[in-house]
Amino acid sequence: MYHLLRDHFGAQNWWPGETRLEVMVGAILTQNTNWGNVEKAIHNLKERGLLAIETLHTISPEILAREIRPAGYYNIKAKRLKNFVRFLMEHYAGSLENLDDEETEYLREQLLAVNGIGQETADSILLYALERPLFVVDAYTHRILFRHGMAEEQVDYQDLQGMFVDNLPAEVDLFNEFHALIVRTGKAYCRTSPRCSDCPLEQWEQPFLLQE
DNA sequence: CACCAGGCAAGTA
DNA sequence: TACTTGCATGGT
Repeated sequence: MYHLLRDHFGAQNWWPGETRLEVMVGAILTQNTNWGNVEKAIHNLKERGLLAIETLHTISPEILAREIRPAGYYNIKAKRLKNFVRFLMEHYAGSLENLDDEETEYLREQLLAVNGIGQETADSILLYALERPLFVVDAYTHRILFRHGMAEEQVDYQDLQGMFVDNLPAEVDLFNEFHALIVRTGKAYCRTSPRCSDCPLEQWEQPFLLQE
């Protein structure tokens, strides 16, 4: 699947972020939101000089909400960003170097304990900001695997993630690019119709299929 | 006009 | 556990 998508779409070169903090902030802001809108919000934060852990920790949620307005859900996301940076301040002295010292499994649990960070956001932070070999599952992953007969509709996050991490080498670059390619594929195919005739995955000789 | 976008948590039964 | 709802802007 990876090579078919890679050959069809080319390298996606994610994540579009200049710093680890920017990637982490983007992971929260992009929850159920178009990435273009997130870029506008991050641009505002940079322009105002707010894209720093201590600053985000200090400013009021109202000010923060105003700046991230284009990303949508701005009140709840302002709280989520502040929950996250408070977590960094209280547990890691506001240092991403300290955060990066933790074991991946423990770190994932810690991130999930932050209100506003769910499994996809935690894994996005771990893979794209901290370069841990975890596969990020999203709505496209579910839809594409379901539509191509590889997963039950009611499959949960962990089972979907296991299909990737249990069957592929634990390489950061591979998981990075594969998730990006799945997002790219989901935007183009498997949207309204059950299957798409010109989807690159139609040519894939599937190693297994679920029963009808 | 309707629908979608790189989710998550809180409420209900 | 399983299901529903609120959150909100901006592009197509």
